[in-house]
Amino acid sequence: MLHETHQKTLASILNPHHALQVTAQLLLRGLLRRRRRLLSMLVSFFALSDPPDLVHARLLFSHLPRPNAFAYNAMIRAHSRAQSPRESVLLYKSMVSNGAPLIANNFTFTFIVNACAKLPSPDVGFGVHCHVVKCGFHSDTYVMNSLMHLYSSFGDMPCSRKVFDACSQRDAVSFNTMMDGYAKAGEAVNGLSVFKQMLDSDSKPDSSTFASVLSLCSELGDARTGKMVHLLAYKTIGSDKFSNYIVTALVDMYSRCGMMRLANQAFRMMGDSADVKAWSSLVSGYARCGDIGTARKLFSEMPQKDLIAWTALISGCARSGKYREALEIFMEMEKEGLRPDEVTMVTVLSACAQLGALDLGKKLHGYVEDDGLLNRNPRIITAIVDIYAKCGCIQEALDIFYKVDYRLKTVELFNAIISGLAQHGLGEKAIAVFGEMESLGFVPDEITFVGVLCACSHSGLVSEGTKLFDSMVKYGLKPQIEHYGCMVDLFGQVGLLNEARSFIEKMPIKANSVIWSALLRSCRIHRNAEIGELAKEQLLQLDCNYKERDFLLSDLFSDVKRRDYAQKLRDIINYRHNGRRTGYSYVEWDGTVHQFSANMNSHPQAKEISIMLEEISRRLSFTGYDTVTEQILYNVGKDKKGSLVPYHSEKVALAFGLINLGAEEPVKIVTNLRMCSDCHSSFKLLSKIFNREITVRDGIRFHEIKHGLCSCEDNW
DNA sequence: CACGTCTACC
Repeated sequence: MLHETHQKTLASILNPHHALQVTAQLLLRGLLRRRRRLLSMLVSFFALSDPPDLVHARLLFSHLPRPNAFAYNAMIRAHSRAQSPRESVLLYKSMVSNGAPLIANNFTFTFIVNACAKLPSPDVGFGVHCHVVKCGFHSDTYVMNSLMHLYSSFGDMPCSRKVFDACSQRDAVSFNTMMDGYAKAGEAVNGLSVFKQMLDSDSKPDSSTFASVLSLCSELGDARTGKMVHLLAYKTIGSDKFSNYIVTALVDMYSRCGMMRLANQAFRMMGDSADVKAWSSLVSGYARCGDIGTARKLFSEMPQKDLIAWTALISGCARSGKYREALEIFMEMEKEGLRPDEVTMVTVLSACAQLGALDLGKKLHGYVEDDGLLNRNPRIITAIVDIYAKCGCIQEALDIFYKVDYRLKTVELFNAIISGLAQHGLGEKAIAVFGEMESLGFVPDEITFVGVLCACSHSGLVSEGTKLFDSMVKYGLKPQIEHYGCMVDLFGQVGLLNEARSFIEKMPIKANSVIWSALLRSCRIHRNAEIGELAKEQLLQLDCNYKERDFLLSDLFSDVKRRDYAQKLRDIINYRHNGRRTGYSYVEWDGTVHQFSANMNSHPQAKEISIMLEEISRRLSFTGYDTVTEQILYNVGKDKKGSLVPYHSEKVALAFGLINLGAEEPVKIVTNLRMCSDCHSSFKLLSKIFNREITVRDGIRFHEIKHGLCSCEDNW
């Protein structure tokens, strides 16, 4: 047995094997009571090992008759590290109740505050903060830094800031903690201002600082600042001394800014020491740029893949509009036996919503219910409501929406349901939900108004729409071009073309192509050549950039969700040169989303589809329907085999649905463009001919077609 | 007498 005098050296040379041996000796010889100091050190040793050895730490701790602060501190920290913060709190409580006067010291507070940050509610943390002040540790920088972290971890940045501002001594960690808190709260701009403040202070930025600032730049997509920070880091610490931590932040920043060459360069600095996180950043970056091939290749080269790596790949695909790839990869992931977490589920659900993949969405809904997330996670709730709404199940979406506890409701959730109602042409209901939102004290944002104004326009609710538009100012919102677009459409839909025109003239911002083409379309519907000519004139005179010109050509206009705009812009980049945007349609069948375009030769069932399309044409012509018009309207060339490709993607999708779906099943189609009036009228006839319900979600809204009639009442 | 704060990827 070692002597007391050797104990300090013991701590530094101790390895797990020794520690266990000493413990065994102490137990066997019944020497526990006489070796208080040795016991404390062993408690500390077990508590600090990685992972904490709680069994031995507890065993020895229980043999200490009056544990001192040191032993308590070790136990509190150990439980906090082992993700059992409640145990830490119990220990802290027994500590302060045993000690008279209190034996808690500044170390105790850093550990217990840290544990409080891991609790589900901030209440205990508030109490401990009071103790800190009472015990006079409010000028200990470490304790203050933990308190900042505590408030940040509950998303309470104002409180965190108060602690920061009240600090008498700040060090680099104080600044780093604030920046990190702002980053997590999505307040990157505030984070950057803390960085500026730091540069003016006595605290020198360290590795951690640069990593945090880089992730702020990454969040802002600010490659310019990012590059400057990179340079500053190089000057301050030297790139040969970059930690993996900082290099991964560089990879992430460049990846997110789409600068894959630089991201790759940074990544290679790590050599073999690149970990899952760095790999994931790079993979996600390539996928986000739409380079799925490289992303998948890198992914396959990853030494090990965790759930986050899979999610990075999936979400990268989804962000670049490759929804089908995203779902395919998700299914591969499940085959590997990995279970999605909340982030994966939100990502996959939104891809499902885009594609109308209801079956997969329902399966995920099942997971969500199993995990009890519908009573917990607002983002998941929103994603679930959104997918049902976007897949045509608006009643299901409403049922779920109304079951959500009001404390879990968010503006985003209201936006999802209001937009869904708008897409279904349920204008009055959308306005009613908007009213409920107001009376519950939620403040609508710009997206809410796009939704509710679209709802008015789809239902022809002119006076309600006008009132709502005028009320935007009341909420401190300045109408944006999308909102003006909704209004022009609202007037135009019901034939108030003069109102639409004078509305445009009175707009405080310059009308863009979206506005004029909305007017032009209304003029076409209501056969007003005079105003139509004017709109066309304006369109041609517009000094528009490519994006706007493409908007015009693709006959797109304001949709209900801003995030869909990103998708639209991407589509526009894929714009074909023949004057029409690539149209594609989706149908879910047998657990897979099938994609169709005008050229359906690539599909394995191309032959059957082709036969069915002919059958469709034949049956249509029996009714006297003029199928030739469509072919003329649709300016298509010849494909490689020299045969004409005369069908819009939604019709190809319909043929596929008729072949494969059971006779009673409705055919549900999602298509990216606005349905042309020809497809629309032929689908109405076909619903009668085949006695089939057909649902089409186009770029604008839902068309629920049955018995020869459509829910949009031919207004869209 | 010892023990400490911030720590990426979706």
